[in-house]
Amino acid sequence: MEFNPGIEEKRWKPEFEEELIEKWSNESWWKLDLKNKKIFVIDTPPPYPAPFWHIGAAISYSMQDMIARIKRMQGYTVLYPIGMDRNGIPIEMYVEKYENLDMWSTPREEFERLCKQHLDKWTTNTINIMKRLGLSGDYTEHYYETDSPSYRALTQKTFKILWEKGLIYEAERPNNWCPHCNTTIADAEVEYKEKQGEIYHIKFKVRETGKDLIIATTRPELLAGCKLVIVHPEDERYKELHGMHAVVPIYNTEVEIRPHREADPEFGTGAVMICSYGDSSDVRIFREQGLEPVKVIGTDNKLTEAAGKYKGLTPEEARREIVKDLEEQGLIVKREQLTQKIPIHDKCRTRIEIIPMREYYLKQVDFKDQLLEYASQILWHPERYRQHLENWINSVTIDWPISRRRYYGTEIPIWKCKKCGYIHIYEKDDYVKPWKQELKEKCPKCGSTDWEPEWRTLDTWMDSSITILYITKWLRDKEFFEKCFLNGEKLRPQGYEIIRTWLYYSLLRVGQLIGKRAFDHVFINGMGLDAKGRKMSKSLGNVLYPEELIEKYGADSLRMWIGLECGIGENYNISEEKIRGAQKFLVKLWNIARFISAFPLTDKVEELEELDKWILGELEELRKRVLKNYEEFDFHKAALDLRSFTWNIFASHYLELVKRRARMDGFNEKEARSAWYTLHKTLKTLLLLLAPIVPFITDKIWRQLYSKESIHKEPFPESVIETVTHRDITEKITEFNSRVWNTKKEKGIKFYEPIQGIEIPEELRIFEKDIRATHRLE
RNA sequence: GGGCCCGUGGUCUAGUGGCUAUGAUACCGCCUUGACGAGGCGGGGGUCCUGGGUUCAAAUCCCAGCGGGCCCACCA
Repeated sequence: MEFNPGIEEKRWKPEFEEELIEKWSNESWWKLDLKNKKIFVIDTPPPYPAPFWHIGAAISYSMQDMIARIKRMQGYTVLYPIGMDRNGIPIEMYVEKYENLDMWSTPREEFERLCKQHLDKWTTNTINIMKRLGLSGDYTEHYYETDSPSYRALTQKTFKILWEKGLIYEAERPNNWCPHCNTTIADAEVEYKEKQGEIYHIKFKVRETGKDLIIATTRPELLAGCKLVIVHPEDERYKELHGMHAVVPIYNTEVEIRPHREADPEFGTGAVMICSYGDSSDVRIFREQGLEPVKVIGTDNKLTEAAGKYKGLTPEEARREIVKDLEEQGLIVKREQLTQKIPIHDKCRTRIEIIPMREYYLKQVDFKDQLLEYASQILWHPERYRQHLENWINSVTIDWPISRRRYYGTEIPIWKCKKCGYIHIYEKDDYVKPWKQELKEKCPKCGSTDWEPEWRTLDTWMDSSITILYITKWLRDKEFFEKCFLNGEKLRPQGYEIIRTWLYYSLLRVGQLIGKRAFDHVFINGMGLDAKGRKMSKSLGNVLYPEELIEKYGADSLRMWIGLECGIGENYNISEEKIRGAQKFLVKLWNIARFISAFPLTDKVEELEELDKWILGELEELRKRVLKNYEEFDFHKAALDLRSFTWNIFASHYLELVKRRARMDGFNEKEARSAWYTLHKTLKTLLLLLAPIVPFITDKIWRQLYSKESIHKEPFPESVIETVTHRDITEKITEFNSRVWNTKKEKGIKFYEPIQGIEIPEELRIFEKDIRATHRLE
């Protein structure tokens, strides 16, 4: 029989992928089909558009796509919207830098226009990479942007609903203040950074005894805000001072000395000054002890009147000055270096200050028990990340400040009566910018028409925490919402670094708004590191770009590598060498298909040869294992298993043993037909099993050999053989083949030449004819 | 300070009590070029982080430590 393959191209080419993307865009298998009752919803993280899309993100999104494809094969229709998160500080910072301007001195409308313009540019770039990766999401009908009027309208609507439920309130409280961004931020946006600092031991006088009391502090510029000194209750050195008073140097105010557990006798001098506000423990002690705070640092990042002669200096300048003055008066007894952890803003890395501010708050402390219950009901992939969420929920102690003093975000939809303070909330359903719109009606309380429009925006997590409600059209399409949210199976895929923000806030907000758990599944992906396990950064020069890797190796090589290398929930090291290695599997798969394509497509066979029963049995076991792993979204295990079967068992052993029979080289047609059937059955099944991971090559082969239509319309394969036999024999077969090849090699006999004197082991006798023909045993 | 995860040849990885520790990748040698820009055969390369314990038997279970990563927390 001549070798006359149905697949002519000798090699898989990444260019085929681009043809398929074109084809897919004109097909509908990836679209949501509301006639299907089984709906699976993927609440894809909308990426923040940026000049370069991080390779780690590209990898995470590929994993999400694998889930979408698995679910479609299992008979679901999938709501898989592609969205873009476009609100917030990063774009504002970029525009300030790129356009070389200051946000505060730019007209707001002009500034918004610039933000949009830059966002649009990057949005296109990110979407192109997503398409090139083969993400089977919806880029048209269900595409969304969080800064669109319809999205922002929904965010505003939720503000109104929660306000009316009494869950949002306005209050003046100590808040995290970012002096660089000029705004309040939430605890979830605070990170800590190690910094070398200095601690000063300062002499206070005890009023009652006239003796010195030495206090250690890293922030002497806050002396003006000092309202209390605490010592540990059991600290013998200070026991007689309880209830006495300390005189604060420079300001000469007197503050009480109280025993308190939080003073650590081992640290510094054991006596601590409590100021408004050095850190969050100060805040807590002020509240607990009922102290009246003094605003020492203002929102302009300068010391206030309360600081006396240091007014107008920044905290750093003031610290230098105060230290100088104290030294001149001989009040500093010691200075030491120490490493401290200082709180910084996660977006701009600036040190935050704690300043009392009037802001809007969303209640969250009361919801902790409910959220813990949600956390326990969710199916986690992998399970261990449940703990991360629980830890965060348990650490929440104060409500969420949601107002931000920024421009590019969703406006808080209110006007305040200048006369009586009455708050008017925008009552319509569309998107409103109060700072651009005059309110004409009379205040229902005092009759005034003099309104102060709210200029502030909402924390961007207020927008992004309701993506699941937006994509399921809550309040916009009742039937759609019922089908997708209420009856659908909902998945949240995301990275572990945003569990305390995106996941936490989503569960909180959806719970408050509709009293339901936002998700059924949470899938956590790890982070992409470089080949040596280091974070990628421009300064290290180890950044990889997804578009370059795709260009070189194709999306399927990258995706196969993801399958082979990335354990569920684990961080992974990205190495180009390994991606090249993954490409070899695609070459192998292509060649297997090309080889099989030379034999007639045979759908039925009356009787299977024993060897064929063996490989189909192995295939059936593989199919079951892959199904189980796919159900847990573990394509890593599935990919390893599939490669190992395809390459090491099917290609290396079965294909070799069946070649002559398939070519009718010493076999009759009935025997050959059994081989043809088995070859095609196995290839088809392997293509189907691999399709979620490598959607391009599998579809290309499928369309060439088996159908005019896409492989991605096919359901997950049914069992391939009724009864599995010969399972225990695989190892014996591979060992025997290796032994023969080895012996021939030692004796200098070519593989296709005959050899004498090799006995077929008893348990392999059932395959005798195939074995003899393959190895030409005589 | 608390919690979680991880530690297997250069690199990545399988293996959760039982043959001489799996496979990939990279490297070296030989052979082959009739599905294979590849394939076959072979090779070097491992204190399975360390130490102790349980057991007839430990990479695997237990304890302690070391190293790496992450999260939380008030060290002024």
